[in-house]
Amino acid sequence: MLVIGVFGPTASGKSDVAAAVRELMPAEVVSADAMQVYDGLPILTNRSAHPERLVGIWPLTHAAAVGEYAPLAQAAVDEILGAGKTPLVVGGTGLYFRAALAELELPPAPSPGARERWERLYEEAGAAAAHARLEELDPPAAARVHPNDRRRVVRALELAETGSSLVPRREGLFGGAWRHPTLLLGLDVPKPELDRRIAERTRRMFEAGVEQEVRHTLLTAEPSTTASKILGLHEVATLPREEAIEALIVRTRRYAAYQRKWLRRLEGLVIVAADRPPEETAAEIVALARTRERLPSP
RNA sequence: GGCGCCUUGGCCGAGUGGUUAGGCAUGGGUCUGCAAAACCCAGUACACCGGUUCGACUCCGGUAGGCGCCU
Repeated sequence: MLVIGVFGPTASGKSDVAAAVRELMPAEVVSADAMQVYDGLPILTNRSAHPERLVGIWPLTHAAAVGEYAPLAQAAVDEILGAGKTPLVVGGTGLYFRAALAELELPPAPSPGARERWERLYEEAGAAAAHARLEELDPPAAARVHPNDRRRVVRALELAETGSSLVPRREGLFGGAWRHPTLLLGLDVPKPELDRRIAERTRRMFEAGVEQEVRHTLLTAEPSTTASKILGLHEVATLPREEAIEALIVRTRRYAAYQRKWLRRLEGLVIVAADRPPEETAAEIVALARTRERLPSP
């Protein structure tokens, strides 16, 4: 049984295509999106109207991380396969997407207090000193992390301290073995069209009432550091409407550009045109899947 | 019509007679528990025309556009 992965930038129409695929074959959708895991902001995070797994599973107060997402996503995929259906892993977060489909062998979470401790060192002693400390503890990790990259220096220190390392035992962030036979697809929409869709979708968000949604949500929950990264959360809450729209459009475009990098980097990805009705794209995907299933597995 | 002020790279925004401010956006790159994140690299602008000067984006004069006040 095949797993289908559909990757694409925001507004490339992933959700609609996935929904259309479900009309054509027994399948279930597993979301690979680092922000849709949060509950409480369906409009802002662009939640699909169709059922998808791993959407809205955590409160905004929760600090999400791939390490926590990965086993859940993999379990969902296995369960769908077990039920004799096709798992459709759909998403725009490259790292989550990979984690759902492949065994990344993610290193352990930081031990309690470790992050704060190293953060403090970085803060007080400075980037160079923190990096020098890493150089002592884990030279290979130090070699691959820039001193200014605070996140990774801290993370590398956490790991080095416990005898682990930031350097993966096996490379394979962008490609490598899948957990199951997988058909990997990338939805491609020409940039001008994508920009148009982003602008349109952003306007629609405001018509749908994002402002109220955000205001209400912030009243009831203090977003975790991860959740507070949700695009537009800050802008919608603090800027006047027109400025917020403008800012959100710009940020979303930038995000889409970043996703396009993943689209280019993911190995084994088959590019499928998505600047057409979702049903057509879905039909092509299903056809590809049927062809692939007839081929002997490698 | 008169007087005064302003004009910096896609946008915002410092500044100096001779050293690339910076931020955002843009383009390229990195990436293994914060990834809608974080980090790295790139682009030499001073409205236009003349003058002063060894040298002007910076000083002087004029032109154009903008803002304000006055008749």
